[in-house]
Amino acid sequence: MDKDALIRRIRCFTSLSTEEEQVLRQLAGERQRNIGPREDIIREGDPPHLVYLVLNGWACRYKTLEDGRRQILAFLLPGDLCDINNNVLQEMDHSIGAITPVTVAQIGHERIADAVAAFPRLSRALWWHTLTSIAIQREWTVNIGQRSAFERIGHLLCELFARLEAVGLTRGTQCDFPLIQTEIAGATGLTPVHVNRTLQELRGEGLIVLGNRVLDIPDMPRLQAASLFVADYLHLNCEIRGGDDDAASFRSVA
Amino acid sequence: MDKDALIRRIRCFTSLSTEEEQVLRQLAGERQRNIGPREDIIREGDPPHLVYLVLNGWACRYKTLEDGRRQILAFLLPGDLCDINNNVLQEMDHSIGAITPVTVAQIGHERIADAVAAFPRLSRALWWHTLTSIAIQREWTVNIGQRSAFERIGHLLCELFARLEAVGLTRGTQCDFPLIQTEIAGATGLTPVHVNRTLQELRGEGLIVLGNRVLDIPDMPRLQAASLFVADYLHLNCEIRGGDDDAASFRSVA
DNA sequence: GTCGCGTGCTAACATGGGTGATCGCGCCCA
DNA sequence: TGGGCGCGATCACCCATGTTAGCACGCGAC
Repeated sequence: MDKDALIRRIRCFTSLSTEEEQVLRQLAGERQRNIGPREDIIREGDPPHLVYLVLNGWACRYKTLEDGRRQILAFLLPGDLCDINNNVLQEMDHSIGAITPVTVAQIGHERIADAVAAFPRLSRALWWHTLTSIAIQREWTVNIGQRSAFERIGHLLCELFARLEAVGLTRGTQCDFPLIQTEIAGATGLTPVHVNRTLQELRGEGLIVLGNRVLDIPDMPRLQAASLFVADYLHLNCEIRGGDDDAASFRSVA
Repeated sequence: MDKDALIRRIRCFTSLSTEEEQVLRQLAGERQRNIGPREDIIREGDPPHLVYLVLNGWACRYKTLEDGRRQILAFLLPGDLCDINNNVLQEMDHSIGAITPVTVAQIGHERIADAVAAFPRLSRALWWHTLTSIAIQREWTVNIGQRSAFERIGHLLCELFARLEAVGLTRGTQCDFPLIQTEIAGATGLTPVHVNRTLQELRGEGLIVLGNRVLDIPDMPRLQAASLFVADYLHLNCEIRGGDDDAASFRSVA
């Protein structure tokens, strides 16, 4: 149970006081739930009345068309929150499923509201969290719309590695990588067969070493260049702003 | 200057008191700015210190890769707001440009914060606005990732029509349609040539009549079926909930 | 053990969509 | 009045990616 993933994540945006960390740790300690691999956490059509915080494992958002085609919309890694304030909407328009065994904290909206009321700076932090996941969604649109299969998969790997790094889940040039080729295919809009071909290519160029559920990127700058990856959209490393520039903003919408 | 587009938009989610409408109208009256067609409103890298509300015309978010490939990420129609609370981030990771001549209201974040403070229910409404635009972004990912060119363009047309209808900008089965084929291509991840072919096909099947910057969809259910379009993700027609079910939620995060 | 099955991998073939180019029309402006 | 040019329409060609299918390995269930 990695209760500090959220804290590490938010530290990418701003520093936190001990009290603030305390509160976040409390949120992460809310009703925990374990989900088996390839099981659903919440399904399209369900009313969204809880916020999920991923503590352990990988999950994904996905959407299925009537005829069975399925698109993975996002990967949720430890430290990721699902849809703060999604209770405003009446039902989920997509599903969230576990990839590996996953542990989530199920947090009531009131709890988040209370935390924000007590520590207003957390509001900015949670907004940052929301805004970056929107930015990631946009980048995926670019990825699928414009990049070749080779760039597309390379880009996905760069992104996942960077995000894992942000929450301290990498070891040097390596990280755990539980995705199977079918899932990479679902995320990139390619077929599993073509993903396989393309992974061979990436291996052939020495850009990645992938096997046994472990990914190694020996030369990250080279892979980034080959994939047209620019990390700006992840909005990491924002430490600069303490977050108190305007007392108004934390009240603003939300 | 269609100052009421935002109001009509929000009415899809909840009813509004006269005072609330007043406030929204005031926001829409903030410093206006006119942008010529194909001009940029804000560019990647700029610090985002204003919220833009589209009053008139069509705009789009887009992102350009180093080598010039460009993806349109979203269309902004009258009544659309750009990134409430985006001031949390330090710089734009994409650009916003006008398609037609556009009029926007430039709203300071404090003004929005004040409005929300005075009328807390507006917070829920603005969250709804934000959440639906995220849902649209997700649907675009599905669109480009899974649908064929034919379905993809059909889907885009269904979406735009539904959104225009929500703000009262359709006439029967028709609406203004200022996009040129190159822009449709940029939004769908296709080439202009193939967009042209595919539009011919759609016309051939009698699904659309398009010309002279006017779109006519004579049989919407048929086009929706052909495009695997399901409007749920737009989260329109939510009138049901008055918005006062829990006093906590409007405080929550934001 | 061995059966089933999920997964990775490969090959042969099919095709949707990309490329590059040309043409015509309407509109703006010198 | 004529030239430029933005946009839509087509054509011929070709390649990236999809499709279908088959094999092999590893692992859990029995």
